[in-house]
Amino acid sequence: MAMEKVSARAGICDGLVLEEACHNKVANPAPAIIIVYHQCIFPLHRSSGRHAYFPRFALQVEDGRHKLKEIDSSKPSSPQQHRSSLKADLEPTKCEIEILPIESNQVVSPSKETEQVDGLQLARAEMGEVREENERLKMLLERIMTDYKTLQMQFLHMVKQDHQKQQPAAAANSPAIAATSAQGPEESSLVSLSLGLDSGSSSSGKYEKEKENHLPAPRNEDYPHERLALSLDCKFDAANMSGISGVSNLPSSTSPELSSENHKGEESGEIWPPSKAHKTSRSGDDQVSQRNPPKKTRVCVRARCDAPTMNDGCQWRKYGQKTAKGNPCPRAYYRCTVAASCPVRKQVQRCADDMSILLTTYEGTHNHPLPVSATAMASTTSAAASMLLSGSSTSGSGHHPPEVAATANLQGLNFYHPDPSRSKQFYQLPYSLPVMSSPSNPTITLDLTSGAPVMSSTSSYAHNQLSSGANYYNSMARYNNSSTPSLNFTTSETIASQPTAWGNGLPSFTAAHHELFNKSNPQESQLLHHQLSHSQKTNFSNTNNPQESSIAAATKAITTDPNFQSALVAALKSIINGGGGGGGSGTVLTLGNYLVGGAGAGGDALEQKLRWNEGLTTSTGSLFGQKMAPQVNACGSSYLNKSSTPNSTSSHHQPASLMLLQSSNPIPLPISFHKQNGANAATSPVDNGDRNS
DNA sequence: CGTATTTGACCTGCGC
DNA sequence: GCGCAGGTCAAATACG
Repeated sequence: MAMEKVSARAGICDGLVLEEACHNKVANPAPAIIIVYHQCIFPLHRSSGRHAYFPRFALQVEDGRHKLKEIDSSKPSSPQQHRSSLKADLEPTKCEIEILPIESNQVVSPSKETEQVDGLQLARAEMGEVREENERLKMLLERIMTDYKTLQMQFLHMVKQDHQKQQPAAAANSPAIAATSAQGPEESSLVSLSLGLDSGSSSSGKYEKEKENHLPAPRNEDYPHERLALSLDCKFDAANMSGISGVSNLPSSTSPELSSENHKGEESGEIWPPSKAHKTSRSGDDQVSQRNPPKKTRVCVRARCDAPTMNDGCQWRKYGQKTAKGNPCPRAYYRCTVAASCPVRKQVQRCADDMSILLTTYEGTHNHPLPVSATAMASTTSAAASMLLSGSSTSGSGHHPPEVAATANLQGLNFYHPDPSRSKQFYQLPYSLPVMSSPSNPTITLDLTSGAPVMSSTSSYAHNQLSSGANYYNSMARYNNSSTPSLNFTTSETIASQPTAWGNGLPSFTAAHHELFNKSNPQESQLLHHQLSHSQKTNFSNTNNPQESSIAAATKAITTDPNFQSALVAALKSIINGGGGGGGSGTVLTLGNYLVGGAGAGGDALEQKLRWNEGLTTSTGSLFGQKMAPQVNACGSSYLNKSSTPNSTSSHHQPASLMLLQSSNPIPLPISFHKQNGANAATSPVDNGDRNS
């Protein structure tokens, strides 16, 4: 006699299980006896941990008919014993199905036994009801999704109309873009630049999340105006937005450790594990993972700052200070206090080589809405960390020619990695970096000091390669000032009271734009590529720059660089938020001919502004927020003044560079992005003047 | 008095 | 196993 066992781990041994098993056998003409056992812990066996089985009933199936046979379950026995007894009671069968024990905690109480015997018929009806309910829910879900997408479209349309109203004159000043955009709705692009924390990793899901963030939402008490997502996305046809993939290749706009932390920590409510947690977790085999948590990616920001800390807009509480080896300056430990459960911490330490340089290492990802003023650094570090991860996963780039290596510089944020194991990655600089980092934690350094006077050097990358004796800082400065396009962060306090411009960066941005488009829609990408190529030619010819070929090569390198978006995201967001060191901003963002902002999808959305009228939140009650903010501003100005001039003077010879001028005006000003006609349309007196000359 | 910072002690990981 | 260094805690202290 063949014995067929059916694992019915599905649980309760009710009519559903029986029916399913029965139907399975009905399909099979062979008769069967279905024996159902309920598992429970028999007292005699409890000490040994063995289970006893109480057979509940048997179901005989033959010729499509089945009948239940109750079994005396008063005497526990093994399944084999009951099977043998059943064989004696039942008609000989050709096949048996044994539904094996269910979970002990699912043992049906004796009061339900009778009900279960009769439940076979009830279960059929219930199953039918469940199926109907399931269908209803599916229909409801589809309806909700449809409505949701409709609302998304309506919202985009409203945004578009609003921007068109705000920028009619500006749109008229952009005939080139008008012609470009008028070619069809497909070419009309929307770069949704949303700031903050939340950014999904999946494409469509991410987009939906962002749209949710755009929609009115209950305001955060602490930051009532801020409900921002940290992402850079590019949309095309609003009607098809549901199918648009998120552009950013960031694994998440949050720090990469979010990938691990969020899944392993934040999802489960786990935050930065305190030592107490370690204490309590030392016993127990299931805590091994906690004792060996995944290495957290860190982002170290180098910036010139005289204040004890950089004003990155967030609220921090100092919880420790330690003098680290090799650096006489103590290292201060801060944790984010915006939210009690926020796992983000940072370390602040002066650079041993240059006391004016502040090394701020961020670790973790905020799990709360960020102040607008804090999104700059958060997004920057997130992008850098994402770059670190993406670079980690981008292998095979070990033998970059110089122009490709320069592409890293194109990304402008001077990402580099101190880990020797990553020495072949494109963002790696051939210098040992005196960054403070634990060797166990991958750390990417974001150098914001490259605008120093040494920037006046015009040495090329190759020259940099030969400058082995240069210190790290100067090397970075020259590196950033190579003849290749660069994305420079510069800020000038001299233009603090005016909306400053971000200009002359068409090729860089178009490359970025191209990259974005490539990620979204190949067809549109082709069209845009053609347009951008034309625009680039126009700009190059206007500027008569002899480095056109190299720039074009660099641009090409950018478009093939999957990590460029990360840098671009960081750059844009840092600019938008007025800079962590500046405290406030009135920034006009101009990216060549193209708008960056909440543009609509229509072809007439030529020049639009995305405004955040909220005042920048001032850090309060924090170490640097309350006490050090003035110093930070002073610090920022000193640093930024140093950096702005050389950058501005050098960049105007580099039509491919993406010039960033940032106001450090502490007075909150609306942040506007607007499209301007041509790379020379920058409104910055400094920038404009240089290029006009 | 509440909150933030300081600072010594403690814990943990890592290298030898 | 031991020592070192990094990191964190928490009581003490400072500050508004």
